[in-house]
Amino acid sequence: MKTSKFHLMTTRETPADAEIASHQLMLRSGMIRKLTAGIYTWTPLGWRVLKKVERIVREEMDRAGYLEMLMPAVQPAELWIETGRWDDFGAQLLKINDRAGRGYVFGPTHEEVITDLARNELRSYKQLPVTFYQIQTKFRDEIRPRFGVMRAREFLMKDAYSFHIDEASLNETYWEMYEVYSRIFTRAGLLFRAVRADSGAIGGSQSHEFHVLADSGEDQIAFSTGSEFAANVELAEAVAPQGERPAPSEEMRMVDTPNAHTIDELVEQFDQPIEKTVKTLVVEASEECEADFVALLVRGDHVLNEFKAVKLPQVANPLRFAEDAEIRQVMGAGPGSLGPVNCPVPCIADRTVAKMADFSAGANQDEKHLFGINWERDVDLPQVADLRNVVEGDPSPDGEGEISLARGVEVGHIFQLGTKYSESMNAVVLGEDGKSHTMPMGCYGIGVSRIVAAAIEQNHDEHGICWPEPLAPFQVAILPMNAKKSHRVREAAEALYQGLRAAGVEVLLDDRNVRPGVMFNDMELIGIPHRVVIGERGLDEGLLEYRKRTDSENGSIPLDGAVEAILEKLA
RNA sequence: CGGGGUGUAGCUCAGCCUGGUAGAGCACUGUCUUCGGGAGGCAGGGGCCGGAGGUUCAAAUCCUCUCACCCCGACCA
Repeated sequence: MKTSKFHLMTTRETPADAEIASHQLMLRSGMIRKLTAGIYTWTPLGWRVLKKVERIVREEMDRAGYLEMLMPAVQPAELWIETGRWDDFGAQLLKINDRAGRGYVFGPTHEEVITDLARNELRSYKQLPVTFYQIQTKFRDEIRPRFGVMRAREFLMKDAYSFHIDEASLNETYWEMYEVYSRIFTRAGLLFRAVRADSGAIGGSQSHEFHVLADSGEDQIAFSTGSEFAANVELAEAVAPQGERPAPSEEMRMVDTPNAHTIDELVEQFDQPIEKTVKTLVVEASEECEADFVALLVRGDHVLNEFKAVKLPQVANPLRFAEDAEIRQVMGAGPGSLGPVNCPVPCIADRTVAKMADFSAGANQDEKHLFGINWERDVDLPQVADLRNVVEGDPSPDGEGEISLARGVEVGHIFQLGTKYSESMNAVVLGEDGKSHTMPMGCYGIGVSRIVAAAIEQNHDEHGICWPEPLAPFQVAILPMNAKKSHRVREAAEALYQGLRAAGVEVLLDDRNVRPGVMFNDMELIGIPHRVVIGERGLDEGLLEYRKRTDSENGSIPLDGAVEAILEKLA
C-alpha cells in the first residue's frame, strides 16, 4: 500500500473528549471516528488491525474444532421473555419495535438464540459435546460509555457456546477453552493474566476472566507473589491476619466526637490509627433475616466488597445501603456514629475486624464514639465473614505469598453456565440411558474490538502506538527522503516496496510529497513496527537506514539483499 | 438515574459578561520557495454560531424550551 492511495488521516491535536492513551491514539492515528456516543466507525487503518485480531481468534477457535456460524443481531422479544431476561437484563438491553409494534432486542449476547437452535437441532448425546461460535457486532446500552472502543455501546465480540451431556464434559471443554484463550492472547503479543472471577448474575460454578495488564484498566486484579493464585478483586478471598487476637490493653471509654462523622475525621482529630478503627455499614436485610437491616463491620481503611456481601444469606440482593432516615430510626443515631456495641440490628464482622483489639467505633449515640473496644469483654463477637476487598500485602488465600494488585482490561471471560438456559428453554437430548438430559452449557466471550484498545493501552509511548507485530496494520514502513528530487531514492524505494510485497510483507510506502518530519511522526503515531528510511546519503554507501519502532537508535541494512535482511527482522 | 460542563469552519478554540450581522491556529485548494524530525510567502474555498420559540430596530451574544455530547457520582457511615 502507498500512503497516496490509502486514506491516512492523522491529526496533530488530541481530540478534546479522549481521556486515555488508547482512545486518544486511535483518534489521532485515524483508526476510528465517532458517530455518536459509544458508537464508532472503523476506518481502513483501524479495520486492518481489527481484522488481525479477528483472524487470530478465528484461527485458534477453528483449530480447536469449534464451529463458526452467524446468528441474527436482531432477536424476537419472546425468547428473552422466555428466559426472564427481557426484564432481568436491565436498561442495557436495547429494545426495539417493528412497524407492527412487535418487540425485538438488538442482541447484547446470544444465549437465547443459540439455545433455541440447540433445542431444535440437537437430539442425541452422540451429537455432543459441540461448541458453536460467531464473531459479530453486539449492542449493550451502557450506562456510561467511555474510553472510545474500550467501553463502547456497539462493539465486536466473539461469543462461543458449548453444549454437553453432563457437567464433566462441560468442565473438560471449559478448561480446553481456557487454553485456547491463552493461546489467542499470547499470539496477539499481549501481556495478560487469567483470573478467577465472579460468575455474577449469569450463574454457574466456574468462571475466569482474561485481563490485558495496563495501568488504566477498569478492573483490579489480585495475584499472589508466591503462587499461581490470581482472582478479580471482586472475588479474591480476604484473609485475616495470622495469629490470635491481641489481648485487651485499654479500657473502653466513651468520647465526645462532635465533628467526627467520617473515619478520616476521626483519625485526624483523635489521633487514632486508621487500623484501629471500625466502620459500620447498614444495609437492607434479606427476607430470611429476622431484622430489617444488618450492620456490616469492616476496618476503617478497608472497603466493603458488595459481591461478597450479597452472598450472605442475611443480606438483601441486590445490595442496598440504608438511607440516613432509616439508619436514624433503627440505630438511634445518625451515620457516622454507628458501631457494634449496643447495636440494635444483627452485626456481621469482617474476618480482620474479628482479630482487632482496642479499636474504636461509633457508640450508636449521636456525636459519640467508643475507644478501646474489645471483643468478648465489651461486646459479643458477632458472626464473622469475608466482607472486604483484598489489599496489597494481604496473605494469599492459598497460604503462599502475599497479595499484589494490578489493573487490567477484561478482554475475555469464560463461564460454566450449567443448565440455566437449557432448563428454562427446555433444551434436552436423549442420553445413552434413553432418558432426557438437560444439556449443561458453557459460554465464552472475547471483546475483539476491546482487544485493539487494550493492546494500545499496553503498547504505546510519547510518539504513538507501538503495535505488537501480530496486530500491526502494516509490518514495514518505507520512508523515502526527498524523493521528489532524487530519482535514485525514488527508484530504490519502489524496488524495495515491490520486493517486500512479492515476499508477502504488508508494507506501507510513504510516497506523499511531505517533509521528512511529517513522515517520521505519522509512521510512529500509527505504530508500524519496522521502518526503513531511504536517502541519498545512505545510497552512496550502499546502505538503508533501519529502525524498529521500539528501538531508540538507528541501524542499517545493506541495499543489496535488503528484502532478505528485512525478512530476517520480521522473523 | 443524580450532579456539573460544553455545543461557533474537518480539528483545537477565541468572540458571549457589555447585542451592531463571524475570527485565529492547524487541516484543505492553487502557486512559489524550502526539503533528514510536524517549513515559509502569496492567493483562495469552507460556518442558517446544535435546534425551536421569545425579547429587540438589531441576537453567536439576553430569556425560555429542547436536542446532542463530555465529565463526575451511584463505597457513604
